Amino acid sequence: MQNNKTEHMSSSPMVHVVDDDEAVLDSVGMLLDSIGLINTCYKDAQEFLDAYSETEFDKHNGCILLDIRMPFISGIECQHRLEQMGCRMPIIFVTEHGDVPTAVEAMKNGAAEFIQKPFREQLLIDAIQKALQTNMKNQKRLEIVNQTQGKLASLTNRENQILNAIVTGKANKVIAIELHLSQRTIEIHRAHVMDKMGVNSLAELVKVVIDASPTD
Amino acid sequence: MQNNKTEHMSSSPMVHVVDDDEAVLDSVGMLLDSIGLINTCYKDAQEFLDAYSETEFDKHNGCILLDIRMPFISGIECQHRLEQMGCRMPIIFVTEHGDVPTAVEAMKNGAAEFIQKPFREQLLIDAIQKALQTNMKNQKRLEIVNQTQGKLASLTNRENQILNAIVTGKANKVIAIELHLSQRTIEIHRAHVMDKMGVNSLAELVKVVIDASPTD
DNA sequence: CCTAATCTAGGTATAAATGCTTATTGCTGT
DNA sequence: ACAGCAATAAGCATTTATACCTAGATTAGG
Repeated sequence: MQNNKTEHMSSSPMVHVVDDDEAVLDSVGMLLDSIGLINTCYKDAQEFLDAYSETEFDKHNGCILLDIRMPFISGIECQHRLEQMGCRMPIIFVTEHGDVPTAVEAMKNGAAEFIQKPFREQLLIDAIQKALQTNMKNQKRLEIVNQTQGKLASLTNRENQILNAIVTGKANKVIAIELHLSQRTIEIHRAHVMDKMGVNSLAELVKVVIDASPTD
Repeated sequence: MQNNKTEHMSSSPMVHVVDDDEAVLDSVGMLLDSIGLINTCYKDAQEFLDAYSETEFDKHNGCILLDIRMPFISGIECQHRLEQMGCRMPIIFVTEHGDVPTAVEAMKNGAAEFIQKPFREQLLIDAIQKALQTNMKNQKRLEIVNQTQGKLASLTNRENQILNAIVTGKANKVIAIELHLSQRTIEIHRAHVMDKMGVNSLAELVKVVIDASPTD
């Protein structure tokens, strides 16, 4: 039961546009088309959330244009749900009825931008471009982290236990005593850990483990 | 010439209040006094910036309440200058004339909060308390990082060179070959590095170096 | 000029980690 | 019941790292 997801298809980024006003969807959609940005429009937040949860597209490569005032589910509420669903795509709020508290709330929740209508087209384009840019960088990081976590998941309990002792800086001898095991056994587990984690030195091991840990 | 700064005087946090309206300074000052928060008031940004640059107080323990609209230097401009001066204290904007773009700008620049007047007193107090809280955590981290960087600065050029090779995962033998030096010499430098960095194992060394590096 | 620091390196000894082989035990899924 | 994996552990050879000692060359500072 190995984790065998080599989903490395780095396709074009998708811009998801969520707005209850169809006129806005049309105009923004055309704007995006005109500069060659693949996009999908959703007429309400629920529609987008459904699409998102049902794996209909690359959940990582792209960004989201979100209206604030929408029926049923507001933009902020949608942002929260996406956060909970593990979505890491940058969110750009685009709204007509934006007040300061809402904007502050959105930004504190990690929004990439908060743009008020009417806006210069270039402003939106720049924001999108920047969002896609940062997203790409984040993704590269996340991919590495995910790979490492996959490897970590392939460790047995014992191996994991020994790994933690190793990165703590304990010598095999010490680990052996603490776990009431033969030093030889620790050495074997240690070798397995190095293998499975795909590293050639203790330094590398510590590094990959550190920057895949949540404390980052 | 050892770096001997053991400035560990963790005094009470200072709330710096910057507003051109003296009535506001008075009322906020009294509010802070009433809940036991040490505070200093400044009637314009320049006054605060001067005080900040002239080391008149602990530059790290506290937070800043900043008005947006002020003569000469705006709140946002002040935020930028503080950023450039290396100030890491959280900034809470408090303003009467707040528009969405300004709020978004402030938040993107890392503001902790953006509060519009008039506000409920508790709202400001909560914001301050939270800012001081997060600042304290950040400070603990920064202190450790600074200590490590002090140690790093005490390394000679060679030692630094060897350190980098070590955390890259290279064996002494390899380093010796690469630097056209005796393996013996590398071993000695390595031992000095371990001493100066105050660690007992390679794992510890890698960890302290990693999380004191700017890539964090 | 002399001292201190730095960089260099050899000797010797021990400790630790690595690689390779073999082997027993217990658990799990077919 | 049998195959496969995980965990345990011993032997043996080799490589690496450490610890402690001495010591020459160079350089920067007083």
